[in-house]
Amino acid sequence: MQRSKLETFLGTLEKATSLDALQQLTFALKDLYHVDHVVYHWVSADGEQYGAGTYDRLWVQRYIEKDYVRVDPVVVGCYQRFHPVDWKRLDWTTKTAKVFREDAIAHGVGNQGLSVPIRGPSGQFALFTISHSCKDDEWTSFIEDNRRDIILIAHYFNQKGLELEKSRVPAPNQSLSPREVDAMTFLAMGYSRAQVADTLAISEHTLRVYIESARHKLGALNTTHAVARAMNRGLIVV
Amino acid sequence: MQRSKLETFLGTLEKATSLDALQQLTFALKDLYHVDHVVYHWVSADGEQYGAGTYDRLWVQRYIEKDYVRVDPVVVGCYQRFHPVDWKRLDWTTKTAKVFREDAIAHGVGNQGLSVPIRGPSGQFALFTISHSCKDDEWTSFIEDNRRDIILIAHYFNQKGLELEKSRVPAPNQSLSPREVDAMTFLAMGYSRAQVADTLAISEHTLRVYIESARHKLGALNTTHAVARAMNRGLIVV
DNA sequence: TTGTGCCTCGCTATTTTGGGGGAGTTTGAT
DNA sequence: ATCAAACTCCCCCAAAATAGCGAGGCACAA
Repeated sequence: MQRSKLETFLGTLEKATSLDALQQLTFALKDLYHVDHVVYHWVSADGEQYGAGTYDRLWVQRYIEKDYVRVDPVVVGCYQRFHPVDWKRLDWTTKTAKVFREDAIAHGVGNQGLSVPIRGPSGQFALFTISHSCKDDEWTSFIEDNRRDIILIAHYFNQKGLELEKSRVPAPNQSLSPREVDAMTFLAMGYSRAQVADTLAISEHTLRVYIESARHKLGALNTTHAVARAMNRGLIVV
Repeated sequence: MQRSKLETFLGTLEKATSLDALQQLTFALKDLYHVDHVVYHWVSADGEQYGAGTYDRLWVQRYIEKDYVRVDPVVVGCYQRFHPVDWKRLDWTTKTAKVFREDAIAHGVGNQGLSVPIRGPSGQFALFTISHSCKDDEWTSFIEDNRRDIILIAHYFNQKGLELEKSRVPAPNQSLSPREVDAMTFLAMGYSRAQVADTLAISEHTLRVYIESARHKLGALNTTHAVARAMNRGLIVV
């Protein structure tokens, strides 16, 4: 029964082809699991933020205006954790957090919540949240029953989100030669040019050629930039 | 039926308290799903690697000795993706990949596999892999049936792994101050010190203080290293 | 055969970083 | 109220990285 509810939803999700569709699906999910809110919110590699969810428009706008993303204990907490986080376990004691919480509840965000942090390559970060307004024990038993469903949904939601995002930004995936990869890798490990040249047993002059050609391929302004881009594109592993 | 198999396993996993126990559980899993191998392998924030799995000891040793982690298309591919990857979809055409594959199969690694990449805060990266030796269509139907189970198991396995790792290395999760984050971010974007100082509207001398303190906090040898670490640990998003 | 890309080595001059000092204000938390 | 941490500014000088020129050999593909 639970299983088929999940299956049905994942089947629908599979067919989504736009961000609007994702938005619709958060509403479907909210009804399916009888909770107040379902929100999916992510930060792409270039730092842009996207969101899909059932929160009130006014709240979303207020959240952005007040730059609550830097205050919200849910976001701050999830950035530092791996596993899904029950809002109860977060630190709501600071002054800013208290103010935020009051404001959030006033705008219809539930007092209970579970947020699943998800990370992708190149620093993508996503948060899938279910929130509700109810007593503690009621919420605990809901979570116990649905935790696994929620994890899976978060996972597939994010997969779909990344897929849709990727289609709008086609990546020009220029690759590096083996020596260039070596060079970038050691530089990312903090070696100086002299040390890298020594490690690779080549002259420093040769090394410089690699660094410069890597810089050109990556369209980077300097070594640090090149290393950052190589890491972002998954070309080197440090 | 499927569901209860999964439930039972997750219950057992929950009780694991050591890396040895995780190792045992990979064998249990392999029998439970009737596959050749189950491997969990992760890289902690400081770059150390751990593993638990059913692979032959000789193969693991060889893998480390030959630094196959930089060649293995599974690892390279998963670093760049978010979703679980069927080995068939990876790029096995390069010369080094072909050599690696032959060596792997000779050591009993299956010809089929599914790997789930998982990322944690502070740059942890884990890979949960199921491999098997069989025909393509047989594998495809196995994956279709068990994909969701595998994702959940990967998730819980990783949660347990991080938990066990944390107990051995109390994370010095040094965070950066807002200005330090700003500095690192612009440096990662290729700006020179002068440009960053200009952008942040502070003197270059002040900027240097931030860069140096960020370097110290991150235990980095130079600016490039500091930026690489900040990116790896998810402290900056570029 | 004639590219094209990769690997290797060289020079000089200029710009950018790094390491060592010190000193004051503002802000937030206990 | 007090204390720590963050933010801001200044000096000097050595070390390292960058930019602009070169060159030749090797392998693989059109």
